[in-house]
Amino acid sequence: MNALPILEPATKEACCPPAGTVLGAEAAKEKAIIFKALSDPNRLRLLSIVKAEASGESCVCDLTEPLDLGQPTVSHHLKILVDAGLLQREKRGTWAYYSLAPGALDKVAGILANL
Amino acid sequence: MNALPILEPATKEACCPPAGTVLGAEAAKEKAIIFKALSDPNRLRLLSIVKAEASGESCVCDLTEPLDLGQPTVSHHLKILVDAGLLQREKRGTWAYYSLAPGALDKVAGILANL
DNA sequence: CCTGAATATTGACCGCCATCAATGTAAGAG
DNA sequence: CTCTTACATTGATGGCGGTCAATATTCAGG
Repeated sequence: MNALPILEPATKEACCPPAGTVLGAEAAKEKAIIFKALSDPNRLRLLSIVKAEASGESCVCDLTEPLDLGQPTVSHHLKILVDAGLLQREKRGTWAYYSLAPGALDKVAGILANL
Repeated sequence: MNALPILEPATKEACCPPAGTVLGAEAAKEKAIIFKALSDPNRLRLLSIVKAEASGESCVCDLTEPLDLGQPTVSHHLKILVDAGLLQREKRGTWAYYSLAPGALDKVAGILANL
């Protein structure tokens, strides 16, 4: 039940990679998981809502209504976003609070730039 | 047979959107199409190969071998990337040359930043 | 026109995914 | 301990998506 960490070297290259290399098969597979997490309209909206929240975090009950989806479906999408490293989950009492994983969106932008 | 243009207003907002809004349903659907195009390992490798090419463009025959995929499958992936606005296609003689669509990757980075 | 080469399209198969109903789990209230 | 609330998990279902074989199209050469 662990959330497969997408093992990430954080900043493997200081800035820009050699720029002459081509994406390998398994590297492509890892990065595709992140984009697959972003490839669903409802998950994009989930990220947008969480980001727009002033407190920086939202509970599941606040996310169910605006998407017009069932609670199990929302939990499913949130799990996918957490597994992809895009969201963080913190449980306080009965509630589960989700927030943007720090630097996650920048990391995705870096993937695009380096491709 | 037209390639559904993903109708794109280019630069609808000069720079940054209001930043207080939340992603709407149909806006999320449009943007999800782009990420869906990026959500396949082989398509990520296609983009990487095209980008790494010194001439800036590649023909299908050069893309089939490194991916270890059949020619129809590669053409199918290329069509998805073109429809998403990520690649450009130019046919010269019997060959079809694919190149990165100008500013496409920057646009995706912008989507992430504005979310 | 005919042939061959490069690419696109079609049809079919199969696995993955989004969704929901039902159930399970965990924590606070009484 | 019991009940309720908030969330996660399971199982089932319908549809989308990646892949290939076969075929169509388009173009250059003879």
